[in-house]
Amino acid sequence: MGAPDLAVATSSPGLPTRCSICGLREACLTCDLMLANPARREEPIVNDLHVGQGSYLYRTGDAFTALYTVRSGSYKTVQTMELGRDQVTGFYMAGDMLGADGIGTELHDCDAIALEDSHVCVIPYAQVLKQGRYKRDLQNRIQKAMSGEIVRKHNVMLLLGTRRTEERLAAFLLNLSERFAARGYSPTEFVLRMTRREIASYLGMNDATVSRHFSKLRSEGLIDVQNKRVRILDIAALMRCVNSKAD
Amino acid sequence: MGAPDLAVATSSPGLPTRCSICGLREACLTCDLMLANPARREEPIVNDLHVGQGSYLYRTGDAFTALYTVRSGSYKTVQTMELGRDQVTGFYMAGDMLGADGIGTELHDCDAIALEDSHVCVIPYAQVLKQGRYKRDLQNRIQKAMSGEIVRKHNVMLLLGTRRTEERLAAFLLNLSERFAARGYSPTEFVLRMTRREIASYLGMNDATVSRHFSKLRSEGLIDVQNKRVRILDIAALMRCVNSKAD
DNA sequence: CGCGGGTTTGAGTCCCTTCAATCGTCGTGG
DNA sequence: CCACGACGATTGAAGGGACTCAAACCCGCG
Repeated sequence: MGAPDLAVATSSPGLPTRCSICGLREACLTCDLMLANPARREEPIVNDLHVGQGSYLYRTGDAFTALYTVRSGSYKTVQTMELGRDQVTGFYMAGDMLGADGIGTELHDCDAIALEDSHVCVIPYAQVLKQGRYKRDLQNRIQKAMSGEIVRKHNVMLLLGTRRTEERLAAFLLNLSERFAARGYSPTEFVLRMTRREIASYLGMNDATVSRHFSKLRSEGLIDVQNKRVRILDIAALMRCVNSKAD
Repeated sequence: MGAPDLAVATSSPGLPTRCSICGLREACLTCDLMLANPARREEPIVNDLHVGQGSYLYRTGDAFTALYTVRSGSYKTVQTMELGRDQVTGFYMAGDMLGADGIGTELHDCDAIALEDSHVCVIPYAQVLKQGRYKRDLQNRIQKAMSGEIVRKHNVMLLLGTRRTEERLAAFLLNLSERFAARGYSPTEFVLRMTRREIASYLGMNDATVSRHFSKLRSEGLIDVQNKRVRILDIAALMRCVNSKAD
């Protein structure tokens, strides 16, 4: 039933077990470390931790001990508030780093939950802090990843602060498209791993509003969407849609 | 006319010129570096760069060369969009680090503008990357600062995504209150360095709405506000206000 | 086949924006 | 000292976008 050639950013059947043959090498922090130091087997780096769908990689308040890179599957991070009003603060897919929120306080300040069965590399932070020639590049890589996360948060804030709901959804789809493309998947046809409610939470709107705008974009011929399956029909129009208000 | 004892987080008349007598020592990255290594005069660290009100510390697209810590005064960062819809993405005061947005791409992705006459320390990033025993703690400090920034962005996203305008404004005031308190100023009485429009942009609303809610909070007796001067009369009620909807 | 969760869609309401006018404040110059 | 202008802040009226509540629908699954 599922088209086998469709980009879904899900686990590939045979997972690479060594970094040297890992497709994420360019984006993966762990691989940097392993490759730069192939002999150091004593380093307790776990490069294939399995996390089942719906399971927590870490929870708010957990002691921070490690950074993670997504090898396969995808995650959401959820900020929990006292009174039950949560919000999805990020979606993460293969190659993305997770866990940096905990470095500052040494406590995680959000939940990281697998949207599907997934695998991660675990990078114990104590190892990162140890000095060594080969770690210099790793430090740099981590800082770049954190900087990138700050920039991405800026952009989400921009989205939440200045755009109306339809524009946010369009921007969200374009962002997903880019990220799929960067990972070698089709930028125009993909499967959403998150629910409408999770999208709504991330974009600061009601899930009914998400549905409405999906329908609207479809009726306008910009996208084709049925349930989690999305096909972008008119990227240019979608990009125009993001800026619709400021013409 | 202006109460001289009012906390304004502005430049003190006599600026400390050495880190050893700098009041920000606890929070300041530069001071860590200098103190850990007082003899290294060849390190090109500028610890008293003056930036006039309205001047740019850096602009979007500038090459990233250094991190900055605010010694006195305050800053805003502004994300610029293609079509003129900007947004304030952060306010920074004494002790805060600026510039981490540029580490990833080696280009700054926002403007940093002084809200008042200010002084910053400049930490050339090339120096940071050089290895050395005494740099280890600095690296750690920078990563903690970046992690803290990610957490703060999370919270702003939470604000923008889940709270109505009045709650956002209340949360904003409480956040300022905390930050002033952390710097030794009064948590209940302070002067805003930013305009209504800048607050509105940061909180993702209209400046008219900011004014309206300031008036509303005043009429309810939670705060006293005239122009930039704010006095918090009922912190507990203000905190309740943040969660007003989820009871 | 019935169940449950997620999705879509409708109707009504309200919060917030938009547009605009007024007011207050501050700096400048007559 | 006050008039003046510029800019920010406040406030009003009107309109609309998004939420709320709720019902119907769809789909996967036991």
